[in-house]
Amino acid sequence: MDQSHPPFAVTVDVVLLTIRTGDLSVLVVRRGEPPYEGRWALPGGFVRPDEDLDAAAVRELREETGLSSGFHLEQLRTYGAPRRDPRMRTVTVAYLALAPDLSAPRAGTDAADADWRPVATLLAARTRLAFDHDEILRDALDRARAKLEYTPLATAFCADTFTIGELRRVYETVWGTSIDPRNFHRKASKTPGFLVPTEETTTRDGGRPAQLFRRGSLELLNPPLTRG
Amino acid sequence: MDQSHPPFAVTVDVVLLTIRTGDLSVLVVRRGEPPYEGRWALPGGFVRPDEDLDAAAVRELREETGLSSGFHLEQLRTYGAPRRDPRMRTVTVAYLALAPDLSAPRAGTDAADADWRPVATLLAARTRLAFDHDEILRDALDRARAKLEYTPLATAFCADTFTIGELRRVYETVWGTSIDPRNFHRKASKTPGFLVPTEETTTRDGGRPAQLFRRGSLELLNPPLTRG
DNA sequence: TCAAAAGTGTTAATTCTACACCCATGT
DNA sequence: ACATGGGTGTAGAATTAACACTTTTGA
Repeated sequence: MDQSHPPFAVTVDVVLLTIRTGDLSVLVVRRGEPPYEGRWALPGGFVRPDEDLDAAAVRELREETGLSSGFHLEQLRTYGAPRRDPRMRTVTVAYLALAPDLSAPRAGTDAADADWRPVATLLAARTRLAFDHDEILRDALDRARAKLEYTPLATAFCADTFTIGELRRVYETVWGTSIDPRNFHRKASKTPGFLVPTEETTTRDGGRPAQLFRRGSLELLNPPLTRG
Repeated sequence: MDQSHPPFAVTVDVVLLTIRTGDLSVLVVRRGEPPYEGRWALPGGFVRPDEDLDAAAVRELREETGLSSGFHLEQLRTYGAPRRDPRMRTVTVAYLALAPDLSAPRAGTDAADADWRPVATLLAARTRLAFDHDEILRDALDRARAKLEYTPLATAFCADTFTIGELRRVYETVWGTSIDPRNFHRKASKTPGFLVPTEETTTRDGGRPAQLFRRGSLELLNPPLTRG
């Protein structure tokens, strides 16, 4: 079984999704050096010699956004085609991250050349992302859509407290569908452990004041909130 | 973003699950050298310099079982804790494979020290697998269980043709539950695209002859066949 | 003839879907 | 007053879950 240990470079890349101005958007950075200089890419970088993979992903995220908490992060999958990086044999562990709209509180954004782009626009564009990042982005989108269905992950796109209407618009944005607000309200509010009610209400969405909720501690939605 | 490219070793490990004598079982190999010499481990090995990750997993599977087709294979996740391998910094890409009972047709099994062990026994045992393979096995079991629910993956445990009763016993074995045979029969046979009927029947399970089916080409089961 | 597993029928409970309708606010 | 989104009620359709019953084989 043993034979040799050819050296690989190992990187992490992060697909950070958020909802901005009604679009599901992803954070991309412009590459400042070859290969693919000047092209948009997913934020990422080399894993350090003593660093865990998850820790590397968290670090990259913090370096690009200033965020160190308040987001969801999970491993997506690993990409290692022999020539995916022209410089050397590189394997990248891709992560999927979901966060609320960070428009306002971006602090430590050292990368001036970082930007949010609507996912749909990027995937439809003829200009491709660097490396195999288009493929990674497509896989991330698939994963995010699938997980909304059977986990409470949609709340990761919402602020600390949110209304049921805001939560519904997350589903509508990510799936590109429309959902009956009344039935959705019933399902969401009656699923035990999904939403934790607060005492407060808000009128920020217009109309009648809506109750504010916090994320529950649920792991799985069974049955799913809405059938795809 | 760039800094240095510390060298990593990259391996693949395969969790090959099958159903043998009524137990969900996994293929393990006995390590012939340090570290963890003499301990059971998941089959796996180093990715070759010009080899794709998926190809490496297929190769390992073939080396251990002689199988080169007729199984399901998907990437599970990647494990890269800094000291998971005492020899060097090693990242392993774990794969989940599902196959029918291979008791009979094992051909090129070069590894004399390979064996099938019931998953439940392994996870309950105080003797641990090598490296972090216990964790990988647990994750694989979780994934397999979850995917049975919303994909037609259960058929991967069945032979080329199979009865609905055999398929039901797959679910019962993997989940450790019992399912009403009559309701299951209805759901399975009425889900379009799930099962392809053949002209043949069999009495190999005893009782009245049962119709034989082949896997359909369906990707997703919606709604799920059985709620967990 | 009996046991065993396949397969069909039926019914009550639950859940889904599509609405009608009222509520409480900002403008 | 009215537009806007929040929230509740309800009825028909569809699905689920539980179980009676018939069918076809091997022993």
